Amino acid sequence: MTDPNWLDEREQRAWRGFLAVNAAVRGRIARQLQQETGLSSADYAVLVSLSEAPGGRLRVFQLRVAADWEKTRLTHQITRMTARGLVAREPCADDPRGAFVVLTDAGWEAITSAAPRHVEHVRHWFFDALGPGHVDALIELNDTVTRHLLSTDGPCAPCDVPSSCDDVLP
Amino acid sequence: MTDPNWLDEREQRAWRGFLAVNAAVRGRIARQLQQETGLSSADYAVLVSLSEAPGGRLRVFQLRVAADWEKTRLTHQITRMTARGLVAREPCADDPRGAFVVLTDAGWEAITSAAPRHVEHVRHWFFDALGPGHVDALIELNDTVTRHLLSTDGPCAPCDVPSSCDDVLP
DNA sequence: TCGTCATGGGTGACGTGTCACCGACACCCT
DNA sequence: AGGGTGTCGGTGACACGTCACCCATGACGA
Repeated sequence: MTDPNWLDEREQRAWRGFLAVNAAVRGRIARQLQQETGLSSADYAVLVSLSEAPGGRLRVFQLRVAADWEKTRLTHQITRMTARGLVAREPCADDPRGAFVVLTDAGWEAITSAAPRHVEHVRHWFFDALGPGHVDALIELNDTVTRHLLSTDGPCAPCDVPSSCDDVLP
Repeated sequence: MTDPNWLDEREQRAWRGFLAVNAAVRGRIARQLQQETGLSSADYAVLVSLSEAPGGRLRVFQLRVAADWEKTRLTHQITRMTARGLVAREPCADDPRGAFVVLTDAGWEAITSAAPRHVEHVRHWFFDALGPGHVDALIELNDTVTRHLLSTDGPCAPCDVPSSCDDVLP
């Protein structure tokens, strides 16, 4: 890159806003969630993924793909959540080296009682500001970038599995 | 909230994508930046804010507002960056309890050599996917949400100063 | 049979972020 | 004087995330 072509005025605004707005919204919601329920955003993401899976159980690598997380991050997260009784590990019969993560009763209780509050916050901090056009535009933008990432992804994806990477939270 | 009004199909897609896309883009850029320059995204944000200030120096609280960070986070970040020689603390003559943060020579060197690579990454992972319409839509979306946050902000802003909160990175 | 490589999962150390709390100063009020 | 209250900044403990590395299982070819 000789003479790097810097972002122009509009690109700057778009990029900095992209970061700042996302951080601000996530931050506010995370703080309220933490205060009201004692759950971090990471906790919540794991609980949601599990609660949407049949039986509230998922192989570790499935959870990893669902959340698009790195391997170790998930391991540590599960360890901590296990210590708090929200989930439990179970051995896998089919694959001796595999493991399941299962929602405990406390885990179900936590997610079902947290979800309504969480939706409220998401509406309050985010959707209340948006018209239908905004939502459509956002979906279009997301899909565009996602396609680009999937097609570009060289050696850089966080979840090492280069397959169907979906998303995180409701 | 009796019978919480859950997000509908489109809202779900918009919200989950909002989180997932942002995390994915930030993650890829952060990893490359870290590998190539040894700087974290947080380091980079601080260096950028300082480099844009006259003399490369800013009061701590100004930096806090500029980055929209919590107080303690910034303190710790500055402590670490000071230990690595990227910035330095200086006492403030006007206000005995205040302090300046100043870019060192190593700090200037770090930011000027990192910035071109960073712009490349931002283009590669983000703007290369976008048309002009996307950029406009994103700016519109950002401004809308930002206005909403500023008007709504009850007791929840991260930087305790409820004034002009700007942004982070180029 | 042995090496090697890929996959599923984990550990420990260390850098990063947050929470609760503290110290210093200033201003105001009584 | 004495006591709030607000601002500017910091500390220490602890939770979270990442990096480098390890262990076990199984498939495959020499």
